[in-house]
Amino acid sequence: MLTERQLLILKAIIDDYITHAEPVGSRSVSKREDMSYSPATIRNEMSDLEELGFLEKPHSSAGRIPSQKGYRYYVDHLLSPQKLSKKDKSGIQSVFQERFSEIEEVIQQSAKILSNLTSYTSIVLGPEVFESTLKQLQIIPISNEAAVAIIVTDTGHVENQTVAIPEGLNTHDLEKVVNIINERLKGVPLVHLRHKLTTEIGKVLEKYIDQYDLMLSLLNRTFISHQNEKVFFGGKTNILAQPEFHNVERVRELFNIFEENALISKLFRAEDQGLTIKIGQENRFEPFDECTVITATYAIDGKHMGTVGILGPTRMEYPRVVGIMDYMAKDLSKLLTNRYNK
Amino acid sequence: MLTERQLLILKAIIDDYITHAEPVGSRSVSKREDMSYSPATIRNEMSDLEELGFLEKPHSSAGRIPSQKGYRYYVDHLLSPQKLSKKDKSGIQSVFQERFSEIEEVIQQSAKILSNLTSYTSIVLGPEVFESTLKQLQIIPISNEAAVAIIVTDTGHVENQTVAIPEGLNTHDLEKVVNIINERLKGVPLVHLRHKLTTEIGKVLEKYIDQYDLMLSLLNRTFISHQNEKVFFGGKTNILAQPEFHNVERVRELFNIFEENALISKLFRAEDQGLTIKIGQENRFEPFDECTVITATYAIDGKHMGTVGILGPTRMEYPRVVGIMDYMAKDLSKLLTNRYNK
DNA sequence: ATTTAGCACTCGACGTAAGAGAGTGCTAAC
DNA sequence: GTTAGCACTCTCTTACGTCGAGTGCTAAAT
Repeated sequence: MLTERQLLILKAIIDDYITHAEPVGSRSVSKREDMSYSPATIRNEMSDLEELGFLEKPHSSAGRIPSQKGYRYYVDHLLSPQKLSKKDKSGIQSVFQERFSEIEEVIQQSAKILSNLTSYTSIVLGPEVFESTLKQLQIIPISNEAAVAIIVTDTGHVENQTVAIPEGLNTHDLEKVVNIINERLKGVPLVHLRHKLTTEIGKVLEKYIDQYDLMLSLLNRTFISHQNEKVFFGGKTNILAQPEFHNVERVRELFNIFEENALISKLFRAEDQGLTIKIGQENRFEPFDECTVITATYAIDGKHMGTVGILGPTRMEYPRVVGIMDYMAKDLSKLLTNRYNK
Repeated sequence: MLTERQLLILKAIIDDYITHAEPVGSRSVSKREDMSYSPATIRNEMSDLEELGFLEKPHSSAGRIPSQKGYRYYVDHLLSPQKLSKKDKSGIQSVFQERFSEIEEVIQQSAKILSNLTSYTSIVLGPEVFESTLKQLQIIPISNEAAVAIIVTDTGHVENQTVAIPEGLNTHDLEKVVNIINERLKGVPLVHLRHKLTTEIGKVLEKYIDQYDLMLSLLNRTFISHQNEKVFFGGKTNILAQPEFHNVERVRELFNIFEENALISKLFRAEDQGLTIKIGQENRFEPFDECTVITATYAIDGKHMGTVGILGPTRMEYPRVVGIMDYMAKDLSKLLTNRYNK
């Protein structure tokens, strides 16, 4: 268990390192306003903190930097989220209230605000599709061989996919089927569509439609793979301003990762409701060993929808970011609930 | 006018610099197989070429590097496009033939191939919307206040936009209007839609519809601003492997530019049909002063559609890239014409 | 028993100097 | 016209010395 004084010193060192990105020496800690001990005393405590694993030394004659364990302790016990300034709050509000827009635009905007406010990179996972339900299906033939299938969800989101028309399919029947689907499957979550196709309305279709097999194969392809979440970035290049990324090889690696939506989605998907902080190796992903990922979930009317996330160096301005994220997630939830849940 | 020998030497130097990215000295030029002159002779010629502005020296005791003028001359007079290897060709073909897909997927794939083959960054501008025409319009109310407008084009592309429903608008009328539009404006290029709305069918609408003004405002918003081209990237990070970008500040600048689709679109939009090469400052854009942009246009059935482009260092493998681009643009045109022009 | 002053020591950062190496430009010989 | 030879130039690398921030230990002060 750490003593009161150790806590004070640990917090001082981390706060200092967060802002200056340089190893913190005993002298500069001692000089702080709320610090009434001499450098020598601090040195002794620092030595202890190092032995306990909360601090480390880049080399023997440098100051200390927080270890991953140090950050973890800081986050768990010493962190007090910063209240947002009125300016920040009104900044968020104003962007949201700008105009009526599709849910994805709102999300995209959120990512942008988040990165602007934090000056880190923000990553927002769009509403998870399995929560949204079918509003309307359209299949529009483009040529003799292809058609565009359009799915509109209750949130106003539009998915579209080009599908080949199986040879010999009667387009008249296709229309009929689309109508049946629109009548009977409205309100069904997208992820269940494929399943319902065979269970719920399978019999109906078989009765009305000659080429049931052909039709099914077409519809299956229409409903396939809408499970991939959209990923929205804000301030992709913000993180390059951090000294941690002053080497092009790393940058390259990072941006390659950014291109892999599936990976990003996996890394940022929140496991729990609420705010999560993953520091360094807690991300279980080697290129992020010196990064912290903070995620928060947003919801529509209490139903979990997606995740807003921030990627920054482990040396992140935790108080500020946590404050912002918290506010943001709640505000976003409120907004989305108001707009799309009536 | 340059002598035969000067041409030979200029070409040798540029070829060498392109592959090794280091100033080329007289000795290494002299050692080339096809070079039968001593370093001293070469030095004299190099000196002349420098005076003529085709070469420059990073410093007085280094070898020469090509100047922008040097590259320009090389490209205009010395360049012989590389024939693609069978492997490369079949690589391209196989990706294209993979499966039936929407035009945008084809374009995206093209960008990917292009960057893989060249190991530079590729940027492909999607089909310009003004060429594509209306296939079908749908307006689907989502709530009492909002609707999704969906425009399907003849190429199978889907545009969608959320619009607010003006207060007091009769949704029954809306349906009627959509029907009228689908009957009368099918085949009209998207960019003309707004115009036709008031001219062609204005009178019809006025006759049938009470709230003509409200309706018009909604439709206007539906048809607005589809002129922004989509931009597809391939190998965004490829260019970071170039020594020219071994400094993070530059990388940051570049990636910021990448985020600005409008700017990219402007920079890469081809002015003429066919292949264009812009070297360094010819791009008229300071961050690209040490980059070359090569663009080629693709077409459907002869109608200009969009641009494929490559961004690399001025020290680019011109023969290879030009060969690839040429093949690619033609192949893409052929493919698109076959698929979407029947 | 704590705390602190003092001091030797460590180690990276920075600046300077020396040497190597690649390349040039000029001159004179071929 | 071409080329060998050579002095010269400039960068790059390495080595070395110095500076300064910071530590850890010891002994004195509280």
